[in-house]
Amino acid sequence: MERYDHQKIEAKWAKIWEKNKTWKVDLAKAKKPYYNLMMFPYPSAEGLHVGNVYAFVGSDIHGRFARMQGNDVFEPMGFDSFGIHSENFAIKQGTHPKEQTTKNITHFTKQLKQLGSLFDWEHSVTTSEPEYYKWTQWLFLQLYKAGLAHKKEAPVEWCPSCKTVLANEQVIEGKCERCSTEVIQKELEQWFFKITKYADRLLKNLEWIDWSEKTKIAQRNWIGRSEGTTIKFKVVDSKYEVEVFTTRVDTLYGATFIVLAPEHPIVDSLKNVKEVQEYVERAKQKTELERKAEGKEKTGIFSGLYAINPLSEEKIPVWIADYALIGYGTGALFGDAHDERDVEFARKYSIPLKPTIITGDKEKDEKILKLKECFIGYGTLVNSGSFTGLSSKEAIIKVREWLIKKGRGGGKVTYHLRDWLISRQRYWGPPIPIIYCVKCGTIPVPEKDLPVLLPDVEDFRPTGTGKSPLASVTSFVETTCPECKGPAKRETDVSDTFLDSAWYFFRYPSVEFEDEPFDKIRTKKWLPVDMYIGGHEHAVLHLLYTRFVTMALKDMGHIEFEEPFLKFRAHGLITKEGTKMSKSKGNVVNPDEYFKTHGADTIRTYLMFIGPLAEGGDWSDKGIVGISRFFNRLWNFQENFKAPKQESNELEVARNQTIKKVTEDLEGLRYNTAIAALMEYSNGFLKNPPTKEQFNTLLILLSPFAPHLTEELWGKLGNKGSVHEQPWPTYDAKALEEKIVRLVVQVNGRVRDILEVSPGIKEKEAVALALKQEKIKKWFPTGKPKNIVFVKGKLLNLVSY
RNA sequence: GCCGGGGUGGUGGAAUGGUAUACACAGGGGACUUAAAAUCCCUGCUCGCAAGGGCGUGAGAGUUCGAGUCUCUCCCCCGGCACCA
Repeated sequence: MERYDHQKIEAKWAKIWEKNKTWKVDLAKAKKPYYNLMMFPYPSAEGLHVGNVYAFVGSDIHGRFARMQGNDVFEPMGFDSFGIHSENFAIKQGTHPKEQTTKNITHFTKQLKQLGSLFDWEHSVTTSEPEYYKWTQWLFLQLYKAGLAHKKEAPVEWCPSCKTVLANEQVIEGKCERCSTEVIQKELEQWFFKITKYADRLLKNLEWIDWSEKTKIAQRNWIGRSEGTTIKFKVVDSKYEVEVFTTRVDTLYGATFIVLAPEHPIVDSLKNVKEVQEYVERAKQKTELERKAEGKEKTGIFSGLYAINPLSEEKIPVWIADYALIGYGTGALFGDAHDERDVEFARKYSIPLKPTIITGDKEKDEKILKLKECFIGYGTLVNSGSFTGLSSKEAIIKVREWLIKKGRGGGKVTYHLRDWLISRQRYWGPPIPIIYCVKCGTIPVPEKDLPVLLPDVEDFRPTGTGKSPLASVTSFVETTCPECKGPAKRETDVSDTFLDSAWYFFRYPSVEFEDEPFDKIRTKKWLPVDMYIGGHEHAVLHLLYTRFVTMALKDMGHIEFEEPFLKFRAHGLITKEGTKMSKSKGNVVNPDEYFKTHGADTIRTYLMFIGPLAEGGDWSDKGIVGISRFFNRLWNFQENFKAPKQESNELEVARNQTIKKVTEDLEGLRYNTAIAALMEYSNGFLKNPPTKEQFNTLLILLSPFAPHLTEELWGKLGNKGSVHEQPWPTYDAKALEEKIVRLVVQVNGRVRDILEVSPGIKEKEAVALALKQEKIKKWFPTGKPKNIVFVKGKLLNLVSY
């Protein structure tokens, strides 16, 4: 008897599949295109992480399932090789990123091929290759031409360690997404994409795209739409007006002060006031975390200005404080007694407060009016002139109407979402294709001149001067103006990695087209993506950017759809002993070892068995042996296989039930229970030897999980062709019905007996039969239950009260 | 603070309002074996020789013939966002 030698079998099939290009899809001729996408990895030097394996296998199983259901599945893989992550590693190692990346990709590719996935290696992309980033630059130019890319000076987040600016989405709790260093605010001129222009559409489409609910919620919160009112306050003895934003205009009558963000334009006119200047400088230099740490202790300074409350006509002071944020609303707010932050600020600087909202609860209202309690809910207006007596909700409408009529304000919608800052003062990225000419100004690089090649330089380290290392490469910087042919300089920043990954799936099906980023016909056939599986950590990064880019491409007429992924499912996290794997904790599971000791099929199946794909789970070295045993058992079954003289009906029912269960579970990505069902079915082989057909069903259903093993066993059982070319089995609804069922008999809701009966047994018969049983009879001295609940073929509950 | 997701054996986890703990892992017991490995069988706790009871899904209440599942109150854990006016 031969033993199950996973190394031999997996190597054998990997070779055959690669040679025959088994997973190649004819992208031009495919009849039922199905684009199965997974988030491509950045090729780290450590190689494939078990988290990558989890995601890719989860996605591959879906692809294989779709393939067996008759789809032409396109499942590409590539490398997100540009960016700070790759570059930082190269800096640490002292190698050039280009060299390091090439090395890493070679290693990754080798590992990925071991997984036994459907990857079409002829349609791969590497974002750091000029053939790819040429089109990333092209994309920048399209956005520029559409007026969606612009350079502006703005307060931005700066990572002192990565020495570059960051997008808002890349600042996590005041720290750099990549290196966890506290970011600081700087005022710099940078390139932005106007993603905010799409805020409403990004929000609206969430209603219909089929995505994991939690990812949609995260995007909704991030976009953070809020409707409110703007109010223009006249500044006393000045030509200025201050426009403030509020969602609670019902409290306007009680506005007793105004707060401006330190970056507010009016503050600039006060620069001659020494104290103001000092405060503003100090505020700007604080890191975000410092601002937050001080959050409990608000700071501010009186500007010396007064404004007129248009409703109460009172003269109120204008303050400057960093709890007002320049990027939100109008960068200015009014303070009143119904906002905890305002109350705190007013108390600290002894600014008077006037409560204007009460609840109707006498005791509570007394506290509110005496400023012993800060009420922030909706209520009824008091001390509000002609608006007194209105409810908050009515007042919000009425006061706004009044302001509009008087020309003192209007409705406004504001968002938490900010424009996408895409400049990076780094080396390892696509140079932003812009030229600055003294005479002609800002000129985009003509498309025919793309790519703007990233020059090879020796010192690629970030400078920290606010300029990219490219700025010191004279041969790169000095150029001629495409318009006037006079001397000009290139933009020296590179673009954000997230721009590379915002469109990679457009390129996959069109890699052979050298003159365009994505072929029209190809794209129409394959996009949008049918299923996208990836990490939820990209909810407000990649997954938001890519939706914006797709919408913009549609508006520019390049494509006909505006949502890139019809279906997106977030997978969970694989932990070790309950904690996130990380190098510093030394608890990283290296898949290489397990490829050797257990094989790809076992790793694949084990990872999927740990828990539902959406939830992830905990890796355990002990747990994996369960799958090894399962596969050994199957192998030995085959070795000893002998068709029985008579087919077992019990096993045939189980076969149909298993097909149903596994099919439904695969549709819902509940791989863990699908595997359990397959184990259960195969355990039945011990009791009832399977026919070849029954064994084959198991192999077909298991093949997405264990492609090598099932292929081998398929052949060994004497079947022709490949298990992977078999159609997905269907079940016979009639065959699901068992001839004898176990009827649970309860007394007062507690199980007292189980009867084996025919599934069609009638209530009357069942009751009679049950009452004959000693176990049941003794509960009914009178012989008659007071109430009977009967669930056909399943349960009988006899009630004695 | 706000928004999500959870809390079930020693562990990972199963359960359209209908046998709680499927499927595995570990531990314990048994079978096979000269022995070990491998394999197969039993194994929630508790009372009982057994038959048969009782207790068990974070806590408490409720609805129901019947609740892990539905409703309310509370506690705890994980993830995200957060001075957003």
